[in-house]
Amino acid sequence: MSTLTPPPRHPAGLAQKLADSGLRSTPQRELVYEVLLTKRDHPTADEVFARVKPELPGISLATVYNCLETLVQCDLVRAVNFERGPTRYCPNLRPHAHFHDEVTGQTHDVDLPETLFTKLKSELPPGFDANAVEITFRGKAKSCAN
Amino acid sequence: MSTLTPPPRHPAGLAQKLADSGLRSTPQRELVYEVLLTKRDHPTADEVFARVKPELPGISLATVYNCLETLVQCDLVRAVNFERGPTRYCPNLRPHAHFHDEVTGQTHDVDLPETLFTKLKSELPPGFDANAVEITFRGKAKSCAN
DNA sequence: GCCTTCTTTAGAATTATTCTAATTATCGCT
DNA sequence: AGCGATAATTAGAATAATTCTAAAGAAGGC
Repeated sequence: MSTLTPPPRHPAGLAQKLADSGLRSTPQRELVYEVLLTKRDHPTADEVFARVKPELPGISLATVYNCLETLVQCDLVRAVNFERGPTRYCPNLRPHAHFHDEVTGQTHDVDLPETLFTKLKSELPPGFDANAVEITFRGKAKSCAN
Repeated sequence: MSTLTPPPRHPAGLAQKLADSGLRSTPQRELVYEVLLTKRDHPTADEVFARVKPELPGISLATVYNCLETLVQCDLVRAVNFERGPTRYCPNLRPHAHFHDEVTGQTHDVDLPETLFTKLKSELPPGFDANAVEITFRGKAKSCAN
């Protein structure tokens, strides 16, 4: 029987993006990324750790931190910080804002037109050159389709 | 000689705003607030502590945290969080955004037209009701007037 | 197959913040 | 002025989030 390469359950882009930065694709990195893609609720490092552990019981929290940091470096994931509290991770790379529900504590992605981000940057006084804009809303979401 | 009330060096609003919330005006609260108003570089609690200590050597870090939290509760100060790292404090109450200079690490206030904030909120999908928007730019500021 | 480099790991260390219990200050009342 | 109730501050311990360190484990190139 010939050796079979198991089909990759993880997005094709990952290995490539990592390689672009001279980094290797590892089971840990793949799984952490997969977990982020699967449940997009902006988990903390601890939460990612909990979700990853059943699949890869030997993994350590430090590794989860390492992997997350690596994914951020490779532009596969964004780190977001709301008020005090742990950093959260978001695999949505399209330009979008975050809506932080003050009641449930949940964070929702809100797609906004690219033009809005451009417009915002254009409002900056001369001398300021922004390469990123972050927008965070805070309030109540009475989800119609709940 | 009659007892003289020393002229308050701190903004008149403070005592009033505190009273509105059933809180007292204390030397610690006044000084912490004054320090924030004097150097508006978005200091951390530790930095505020360092600035306050020469004036009030007995003050404790816990008190600085308490005072800052109190000021935030009274809507005299805003707490801002950029990426990981300690919370920073900002006494600018006008609607504004923050520009985080990636080179120097400094944070600048950027006044934006109120209309922009309104417009942003109106872009939210139905069901989302925001009572606050935070905008953070990230990039390089080649300050013309430096 | 060996050497180098990259990665992961466990645990210690660091940093930021909050909590706790005791002390001190202030306010209103008499 | 004196007293009791409440509010605020304090020092230090406790917690939470993250980073660091040093050692062990994997992978790739020759």
